[in-house]
Amino acid sequence: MKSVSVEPVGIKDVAQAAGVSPATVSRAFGRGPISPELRAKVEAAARAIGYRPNLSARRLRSQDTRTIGLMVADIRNPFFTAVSRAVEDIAYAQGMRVILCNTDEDPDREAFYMQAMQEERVTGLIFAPTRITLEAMEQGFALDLPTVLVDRASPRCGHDAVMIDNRRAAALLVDHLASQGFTRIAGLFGAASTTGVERQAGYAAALKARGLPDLSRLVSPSAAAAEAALPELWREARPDAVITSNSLLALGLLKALRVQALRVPDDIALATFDDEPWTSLVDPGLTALAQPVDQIGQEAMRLLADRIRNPRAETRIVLLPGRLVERASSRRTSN
Amino acid sequence: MKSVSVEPVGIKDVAQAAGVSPATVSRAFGRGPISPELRAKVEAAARAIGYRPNLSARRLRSQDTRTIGLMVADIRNPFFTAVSRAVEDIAYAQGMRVILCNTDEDPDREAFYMQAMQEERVTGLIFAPTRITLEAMEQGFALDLPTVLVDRASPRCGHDAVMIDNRRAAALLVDHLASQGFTRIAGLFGAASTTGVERQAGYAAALKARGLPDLSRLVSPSAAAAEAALPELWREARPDAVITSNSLLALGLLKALRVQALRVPDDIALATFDDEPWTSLVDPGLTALAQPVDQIGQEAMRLLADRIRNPRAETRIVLLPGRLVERASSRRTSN
DNA sequence: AAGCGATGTGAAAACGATTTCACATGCCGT
DNA sequence: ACGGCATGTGAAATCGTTTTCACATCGCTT
Repeated sequence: MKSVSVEPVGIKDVAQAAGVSPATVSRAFGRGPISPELRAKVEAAARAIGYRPNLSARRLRSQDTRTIGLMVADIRNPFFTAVSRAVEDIAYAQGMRVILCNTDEDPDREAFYMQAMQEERVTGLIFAPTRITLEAMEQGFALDLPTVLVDRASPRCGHDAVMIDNRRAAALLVDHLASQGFTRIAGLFGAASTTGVERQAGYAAALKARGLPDLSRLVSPSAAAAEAALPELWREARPDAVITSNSLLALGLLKALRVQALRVPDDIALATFDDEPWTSLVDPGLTALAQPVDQIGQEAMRLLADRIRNPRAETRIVLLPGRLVERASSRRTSN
Repeated sequence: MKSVSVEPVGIKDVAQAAGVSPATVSRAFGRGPISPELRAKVEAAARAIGYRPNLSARRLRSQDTRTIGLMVADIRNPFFTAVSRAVEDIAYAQGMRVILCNTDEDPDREAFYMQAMQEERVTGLIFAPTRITLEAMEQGFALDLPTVLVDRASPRCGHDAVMIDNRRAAALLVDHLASQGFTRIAGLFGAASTTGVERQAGYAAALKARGLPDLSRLVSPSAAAAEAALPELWREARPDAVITSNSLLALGLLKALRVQALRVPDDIALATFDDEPWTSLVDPGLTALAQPVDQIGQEAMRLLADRIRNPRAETRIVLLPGRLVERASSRRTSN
């Protein structure tokens, strides 16, 4: 049904078949001044002999890889999954390729992948750095390629960034819970990223403004860590509500609550960052702070394009709003 | 903190700095016969002037991209997310890069990406094709690069493949439900992939063996489709149990059940393919057929490596076992 | 002591495209 | 009718490596 051309067919073969020079073939495919007739002839010849441009060669010569690196903690985290998908859609639509890296919140792996991205000569990088690496950036460590940070950043890190306003979002959750009448609002925040720390800060500030106690813990950002942290939290802090800084922590927390036979929201109310499909399906539905994941990916690509176009423009940090989705897990019950 | 070398430093610069020939530098980095002393000298020089190999050049010359293409329907489907992660882990461990493509179950996009993968000259391809494309493969359409199919395949498609034994797995779910006493077991299967069709076939066979009616529907593989399909299914078929062929369908179905105020498992029992973190958190817990996602990714990489090593070996299809995770959603209640 | 294979090295070709440069052509205004 | 300018084309250089090839050196065997 389809004959396979084993011998490599290059631009020269097309040139010969079309009766033009290799340069003309190149121009027919790329952007070069070329007459419509020749372009048609070249395209016909290329189709006839089954020519496919060799991207390695193109990239080497043009010094433009049209590839962007995407470094996230773990693609299995639904937040990053969604952002990645948005980024890829735009990238492919622009004829760009995406190389995905999972850092597992490990600075060593980050360093390794940053190296790899340099060797790839990626056109740009979209990166969700760990706290460690972000701090290094604040100290002056700069990536020498167009970079946009997502989900995590700080004003003096020297790079563009997109994320939600974490402090505000955390305050939103606290205010919501407080307005429901909860007074002992605990928090489980991820320790590996500034995101967790920022959210904790926003949480703390909002509590303080209301004269409520800070009952937060920084934990490793995994379901297992949240699950393990609950018993101690419950015993020591006796919260009537808990905020988790991402959906993995919410997952672990729910499991632990089940084990302890604590009822939501009667014994303990819940609210979490990240709205996943399943948050509306658990009983009670989970109150969540939804992040505009698609928009984050899109905005990151836009910032990156700007940065590539103008490498020495002033850096920008785009703060997108989170949206509070109220569900039963944070509803005050009469008791 | 870190000085940025703007001028490109190449192998020649290293050669000069180390007092050797470019060829020697190349050998020091790649695998070539080289004396330990020179290698050390080269490495020192490279580090000193901050040399980073240019992968485009390397790939062009060596005709080996050390890159594999990964084409799946949608990375946001947790099954593919998990498989992708497993694939990438192995790939990077072997010094390979992965290019990810989302086909959205669209044959046109598949064709487009296959083109792109050819232009990348990928070393190999891991691919979850739509039913349409798989049928084309059965008709003789063959990819002329080492390819391993995942999740979807057929014996005569001409490629290696890894997946669970879908017929057996479906039968497992049916048998489980039947043994609980359910007799009107409906099914919602994805229409875009052979996986859905295969599972439907296994389901139908298992039902037939027990003399039970086939109450299945093929639907578009999305939560929305499942949600939309339920009312008609309930009205027409009056099932006492439903099987869904993936977690997205389960999600949609659960939502629809909630809307209709149907109780699980009292009014209708549930069992689904794919075990996600949240399946144990909904109430009642969802009985699921867990796929060995990590193992699937690993096995795919192994098959691919073999295929690359030996392009004309006989094709193999690896069937991995699924594991039934029983939870309350399929428990027979007294009524 | 001559011959031989194994080993390490450098010079130069090659990978497949893009880009520079030179040049031919046609069109315009004067 | 001529100079100038825009436009389209081809020859050749180039991108940064790896790989071939030739060759020098060394240690062995005979």
